[in-house]
Amino acid sequence: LKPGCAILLPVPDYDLGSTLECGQAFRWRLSANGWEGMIDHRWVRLRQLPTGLAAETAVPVTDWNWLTHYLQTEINYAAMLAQYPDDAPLQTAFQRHRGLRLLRQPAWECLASFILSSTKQIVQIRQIIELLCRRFGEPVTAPSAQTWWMFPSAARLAQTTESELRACKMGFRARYLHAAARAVAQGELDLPALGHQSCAAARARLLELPGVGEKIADCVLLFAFGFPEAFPIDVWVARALRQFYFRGRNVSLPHLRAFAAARWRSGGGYAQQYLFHHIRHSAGKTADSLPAGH
DNA sequence: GGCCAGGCTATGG
DNA sequence: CCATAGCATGGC
Repeated sequence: LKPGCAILLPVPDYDLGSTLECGQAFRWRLSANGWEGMIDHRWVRLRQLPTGLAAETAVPVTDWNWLTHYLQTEINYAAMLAQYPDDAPLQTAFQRHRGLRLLRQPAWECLASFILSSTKQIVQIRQIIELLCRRFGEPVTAPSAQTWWMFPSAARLAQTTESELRACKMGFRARYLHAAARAVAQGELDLPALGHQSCAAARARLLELPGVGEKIADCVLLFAFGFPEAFPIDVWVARALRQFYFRGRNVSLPHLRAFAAARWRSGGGYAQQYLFHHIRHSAGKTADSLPAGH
């Protein structure tokens, strides 16, 4: 291990595997030596140890804030749990999946990834993103001499054609990704600025993008900007809400959104992620796309 | 082979 | 507000 390339973060209650595989981020891969992936321009390998999280980089690091920020290791986990005192379904999810965390991801990668996510299984989202990174991302060399690729910048994707993007098997989403890349590259959409606005204002701006509706906007608000009240509702979360809180009734999406906002308010983000993870792992799943080995 | 997937847009009640 | 077709692609 080269000097300056490793650190131990002594954080309890952190389930690294669940956190990296629960459908927030799409590029982490489990190897014999741990979870390997890219955080912005850096290659990283992470491992769960009894004493905390171990991280290894390819290039020496002096300031590790980028890593703790991404992993959100500084949050008060106990205080998060204490927000939902009488919520039986959530308490069950907390018990079964203790340590599941929300990440804080680079905004462009998050926006682009979730534009590509619509009506796709997680395994397919991963495949599309892998193709996209290999074709348009900057190469990075890992310690094993293996090549990784950075997530391609908006500027790079703005230079491509829609059909080049389609070649990455993203189908009708190519037009949406291309439009978002151009908006960011031309400065028409200032992603860093969105993080300093109110959640509602940032949401309204994201909703102006073609191919970005309420669900994808909420994913970016939660997973990139960290607005704690953001509550993305996909088919799984809708299923969980109807099953656990409406006796299986076919409640409409607008009604579910209003219900979640009123019930959980600023606890929505974590509630949503636990419900998503819980319903996907609960009995009855058959043909879904959970990662192998679970 | 049919159903479904971390949805959105357009159209018509 | 609600419901539905169409969209690309591929896992199961």
